[in-house]
Amino acid sequence: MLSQAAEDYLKSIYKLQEKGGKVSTGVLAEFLNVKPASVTGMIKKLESMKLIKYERYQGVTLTNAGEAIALEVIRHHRLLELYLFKALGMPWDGVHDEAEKLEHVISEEMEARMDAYLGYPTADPHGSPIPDKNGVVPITESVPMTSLQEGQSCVVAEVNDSDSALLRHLGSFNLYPGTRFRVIEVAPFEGPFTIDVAGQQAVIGREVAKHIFVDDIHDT
Amino acid sequence: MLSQAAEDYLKSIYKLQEKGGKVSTGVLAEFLNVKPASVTGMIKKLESMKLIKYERYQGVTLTNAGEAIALEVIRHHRLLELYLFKALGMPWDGVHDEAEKLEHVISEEMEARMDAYLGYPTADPHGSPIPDKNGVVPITESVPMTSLQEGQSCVVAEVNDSDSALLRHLGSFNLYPGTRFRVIEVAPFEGPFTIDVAGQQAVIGREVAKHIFVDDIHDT
DNA sequence: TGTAAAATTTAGTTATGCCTAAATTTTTTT
DNA sequence: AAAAAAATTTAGGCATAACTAAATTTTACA
Repeated sequence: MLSQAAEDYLKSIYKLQEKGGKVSTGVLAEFLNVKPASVTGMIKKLESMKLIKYERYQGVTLTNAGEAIALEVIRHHRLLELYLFKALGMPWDGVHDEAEKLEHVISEEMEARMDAYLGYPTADPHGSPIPDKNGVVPITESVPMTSLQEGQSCVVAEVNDSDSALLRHLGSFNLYPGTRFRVIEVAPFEGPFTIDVAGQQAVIGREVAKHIFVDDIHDT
Repeated sequence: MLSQAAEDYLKSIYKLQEKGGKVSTGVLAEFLNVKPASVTGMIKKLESMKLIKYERYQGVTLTNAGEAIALEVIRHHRLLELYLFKALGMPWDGVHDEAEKLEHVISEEMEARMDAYLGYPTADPHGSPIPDKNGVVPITESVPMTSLQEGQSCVVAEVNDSDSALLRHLGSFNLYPGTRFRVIEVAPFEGPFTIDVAGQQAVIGREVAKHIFVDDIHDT
């Protein structure tokens, strides 16, 4: 069995790879909150297990075997988030931390039972896609809220799940996946967005908007 | 935070203490499937944390602080067993292994939510008492099945949860906690018990009977 | 009561996964 | 193209938690 640390490395490499091919030691270290020297050590171990491809100074990429494990861990995480949310009524800003610990521990049987209980879901409470049991990731086509123009209407597709304070903030505006809102005003010089959510106005700063992804965009 | 290994030691000491005061290094090593030398090492660590009392060559006992932690871990384990059984429909012979891993990982919030979902239960699927959130253990008054006489009727109170093959065996006779049965015959010379469970006869060997605890005994 | 057997502890080793500091390699800047 | 900056690797350490082998202590029995 793979260690928890190793699983976290694979999961992180997968996520960082999505945004830009090869993943450097430094970026990975920053993401995992460890020192670059620690990353080099783990990289060598994962390479010897043929879970990643590695060239010194050139960064790493997952092999098929490594990606399969990364997707399995991500599947566990997102299924758990949704399960904790729906079955135990945990708040959406609390499920990430709990899932982070449980994801390394649950059996395939438990995974399968949660999956069935939830009706084979395709997204977690933050809108992130849940890979199916064969590692197939549902396609999503959302764009960052920052690309919206005044007058456009859209639906929240996905929000970053790891910052619970941000999630509570969004919750206070009812900005959950599935919620439709309309952009009333985009302040100039990289200013905030003023939006209308079900008749209520809300002001969303750029930094927050970066973490909100939307789809089903219409001009009004 | 206490390591998983340390929690397992405290839990094991608690269980072994129930049957006979001080717990020796050898007994603990056997119970945990590690070597006695390893136990000595952990004992010193736990003693330095004031979780156990220890005299060289004389065995250990839990301090109040150590017992509190042991009961917390046991509470997690038994709540999880019942939750997995009831909410996810896992078989009663499978919940022990899953709970063994999850017990070290769940938050107090998750514990409280499972507790509420289950209606503040007092026993797990194998009949073992669940300590409440203050560490108070419900009193149970069961006796080993081996003490039964021919003609006596009783109710299954508790069965050993750690051997899944044994649990499947008992399940095949419908011998779950709460099930009433009657002793038809006790074969001489430490022989097996023949019992009647809801009109069906079953033969239960001594070794199995040792792991079954019963109460509400009546002569018929 | 002395000695053999059993139990326990000490000492030293291994593996994991992190760390810091120093050395090396690559990239960027001038 | 050389020097400075940044990234990466090497080397050496630390803590945890297991192990084996040898030494010590306790217990049991003859």
